[in-house]
Amino acid sequence: MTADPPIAMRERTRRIVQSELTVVAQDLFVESGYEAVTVEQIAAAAGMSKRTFFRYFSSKEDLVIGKYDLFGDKLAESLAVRPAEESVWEALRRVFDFFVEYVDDPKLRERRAAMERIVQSTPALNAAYLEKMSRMQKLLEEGVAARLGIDQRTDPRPGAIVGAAFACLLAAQVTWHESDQAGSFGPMLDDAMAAFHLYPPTAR
Amino acid sequence: MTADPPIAMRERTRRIVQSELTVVAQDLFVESGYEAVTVEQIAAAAGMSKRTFFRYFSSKEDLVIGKYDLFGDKLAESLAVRPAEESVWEALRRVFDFFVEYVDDPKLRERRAAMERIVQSTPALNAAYLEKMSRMQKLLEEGVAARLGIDQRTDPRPGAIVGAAFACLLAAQVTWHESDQAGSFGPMLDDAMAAFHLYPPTAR
DNA sequence: GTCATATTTGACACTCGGTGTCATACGCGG
DNA sequence: CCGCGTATGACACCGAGTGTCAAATATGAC
Repeated sequence: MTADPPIAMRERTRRIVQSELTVVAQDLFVESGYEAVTVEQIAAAAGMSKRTFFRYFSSKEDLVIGKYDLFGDKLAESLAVRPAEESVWEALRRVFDFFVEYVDDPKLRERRAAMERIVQSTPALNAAYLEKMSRMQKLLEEGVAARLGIDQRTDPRPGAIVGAAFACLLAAQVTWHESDQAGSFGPMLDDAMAAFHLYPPTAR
Repeated sequence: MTADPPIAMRERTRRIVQSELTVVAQDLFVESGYEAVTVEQIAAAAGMSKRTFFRYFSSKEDLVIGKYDLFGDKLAESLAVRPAEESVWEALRRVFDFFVEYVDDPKLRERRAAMERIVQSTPALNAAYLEKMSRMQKLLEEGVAARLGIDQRTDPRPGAIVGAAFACLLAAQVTWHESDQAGSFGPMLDDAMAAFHLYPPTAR
C-alpha cells in the first residue's frame, strides 16, 4: 500500500499535463486547422519537446479523439444494467443518455462544438472517429445478442441493431450540430430513433 | 475530337498499371500484413520508383480502398431510379444489390475475402473504409429525404435511415465473412434489414 | 523517318508523424 | 545529503507523402 500515493500522484500530474496539452492544441487547431498544426508546434506551445508530447499521447489523432476509448466499457456496463423487460431499442436509447449528457454539458459546449466542426471537416479525424464508434459498437453487440437470445456469430441482427442505433446517434449529432442547439440533444436523438420499430427476433 | 483517342489510350494504360500495382501490393499484404509492407517495396515489386507509385495512387490506403470512391455516385443514381411507390427501406435494399453482386462475384471471391480480412484487422484501413462508407451515405441521404418529403437539414431521420441501412450492410458483411460463405450474400443482408420496420414519416 | 511537343518517369531533397536510444535532470525516500 | 527511479530532451532514424527538375519516352505533324 505504500506504493499507492506516488502512483496516484504521478497519474494525477499526468492527467494535468494531458489536459493542458489538449487545451493548447485545440486552440491551435481552431486557429489554423488540424493538419496545418504540427506536433512540434503543439509541444513548443506547451513548453515541451516533440518526443515528450508522444509520451502523453500516442498520436496526434489520439489527442483529439482518444477520450472516446473510455466510453466503450461504460456503455457496455450501462446496457448490462438496463431492466430485462425493456426493449432492446429502448435500452440502447437509455444507454445513449450518456452521450446526451455529454453533448448537453453547458461547460464544454463551446469548445466541443468547435472541435466537432474540426473533426467533421478533417477526413483523417472523421475516419478515426468512426473507427472509435465502431469499437464501441462491438462492445455492445454481445449484450444485445444476449438480450435477444440469438448468436451474434451467425446472426447479423445484433450488429445491425447496434449499428443502426449508432447511426441514429450520429445522424442526430450532425443535425443537432447544424441547428441552433437550443434545448437538449435528447429529443433530436429520440426523433432519429423513433423512425424505427424493431421486429421481435425470430428463431432461425 | 482528335484529342479523344490519346486520352482514352492514356487512361487505359493508367488503369492497367493501377491494377497491376493492386495485384502486386495485395500479394505482399497477404504475405506480410498491410503495415509491414512499405510503399517502396510495392513500387520495387512492380518495377517503378516510389515517386511513380504516388502518381497512380494518392496514398497507400487509396490502393486498398480507393475503388469505393466510384460506388457512391452509382448508388445515388440507383436510388433515384427506384419506383416511387417502393418503400424507402425496400429501395435501399435494392440499391444494395450492387454490393451483393460484388460480394457474390465468384471470380473475385478469394482475393476479396483475403483483403477483407486485412481491412478488418488493420485499424487504419478499417477507419478509412468506414469513412468511405460514410461518404456514400451522405450521397444517398438527399435522395431519401426527397422520397420522404422531409428536410434533411433539420430532420435527423434521412441520415438515420441511410446510416441504419449501411449498418445492416456492414453487419451482414461481417457475419457473412465469418460464415462458410456458401450461397449468396443477399439473404444475409435481407435478414439484417428485416430486423427493422420503418414508421411512415410524420410531419413535424 | 524526323522533328517538335507533351507526358511520364526517376532522382533528390524535404516535411511531418512516429519510434528507439541514451545521457541527463529532477523528485523522492532513506 | 545520497541513491534511485522517473521524466525529459537531444539525436538519429524510419515511412508516408510532396515539390522540383532534368532525362526519357511517347505522340502528332510533316
